[in-house]
Amino acid sequence: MAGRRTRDDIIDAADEMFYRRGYEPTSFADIAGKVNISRGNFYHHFKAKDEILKEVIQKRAADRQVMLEVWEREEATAEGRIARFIDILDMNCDKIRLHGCPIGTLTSELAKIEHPAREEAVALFTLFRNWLSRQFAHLAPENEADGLAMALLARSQGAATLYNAFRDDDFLRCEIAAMKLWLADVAVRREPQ
Amino acid sequence: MAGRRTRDDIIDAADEMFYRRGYEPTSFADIAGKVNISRGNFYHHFKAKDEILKEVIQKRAADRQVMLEVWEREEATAEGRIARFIDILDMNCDKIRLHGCPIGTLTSELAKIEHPAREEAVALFTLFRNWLSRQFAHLAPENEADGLAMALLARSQGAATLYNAFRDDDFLRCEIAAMKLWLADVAVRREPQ
DNA sequence: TACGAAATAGGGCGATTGTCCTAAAGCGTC
DNA sequence: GACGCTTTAGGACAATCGCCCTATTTCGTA
Repeated sequence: MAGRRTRDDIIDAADEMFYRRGYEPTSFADIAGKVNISRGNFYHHFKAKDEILKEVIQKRAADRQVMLEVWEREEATAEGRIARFIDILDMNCDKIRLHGCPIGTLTSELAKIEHPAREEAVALFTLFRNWLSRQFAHLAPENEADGLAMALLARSQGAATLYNAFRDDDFLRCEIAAMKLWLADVAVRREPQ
Repeated sequence: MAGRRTRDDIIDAADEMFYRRGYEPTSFADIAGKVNISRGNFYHHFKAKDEILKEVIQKRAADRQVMLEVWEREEATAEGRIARFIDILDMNCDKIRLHGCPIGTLTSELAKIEHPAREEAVALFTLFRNWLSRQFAHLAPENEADGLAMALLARSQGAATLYNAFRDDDFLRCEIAAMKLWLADVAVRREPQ
């Protein structure tokens, strides 16, 4: 079952290259070169390029799922958990600076080329949306939670896009601080109840 | 000088297709088919694909410049002018829904493929950034104007990205309303002085 | 040790990519 | 009407694309 490891190697390499260069500009030859296998061997593991994309998206979803679970284990408060989400921008700033948000850029690329896997990429957003929504339900009225989740998701997307464009560290730090302030404000407003 | 019109036709077609499908996925054949000229004729007007991209970016800059000047002519107050910027999301919602923000998506695509024209695409952002900054200087202390401009730019980018992903009209309307409220708040805070 | 399935290498498929070249057509000026 | 520049069409270029096929090697299991 050495083939299973090769398969995972392909997915890992594709994951990174789809992120760095984009789905369409990444060729089989690129991935094969990185994994050090022949191009022909590809089609023993995947029927088509689309299939690799689906696997990559699934892997990204699994990775994020694990991350969210870790946050829930490590952070006692909803505010702390949401803060961990905001901190992604800081933790991954080197990559975001060069290649943007892995989820946002993939989603918009797939939208442009009208790729059927677009919806599965959007599901990556939904993963965070629902998780954030559950967290905000602890800080605000339940009917406002999803709106707050979307607002924060949008704000982090905007910060990532502009950071990728201008590559200004001060801007990113400023946005992260503003998001944390906003989060604290949301949390405080709940307390009077 | 009929060739000048053909050249402009090429730029117009490329502009639209680079927006809808992206720069790399758009081929010369695609553009030629749309303009109804032969592929060979391309190289009489442009030396390479990169050159078309540069012209497209320049045209976008010129278009935006005109738009900003119209806003300055038509809107008496800084708040009104900034509101016009926010309204882009509403005016172009059909296109944003399908293809995202023309500036944001181009910038991140060029970043990924490490295209030398990336900086010129970022200049499109800078155009809005400086213009917004000048407007905010009327509503807030001068040293805060650029920060406010970047904050609004980021927020509109985030709204465009998530609207393109989820295609939820309610979300977009909600974000636009929130931005207008925020803008009014910024304007009001100035008044006590 | 022998067998059969899994895994791999490598070449080749037609189509398409950006680019270039050449010949012909269009057209303003004498 | 003849000239010369601009514009155009269309084919050909090598390279690359995703994809497929087949021969060979690897390797777990009987």
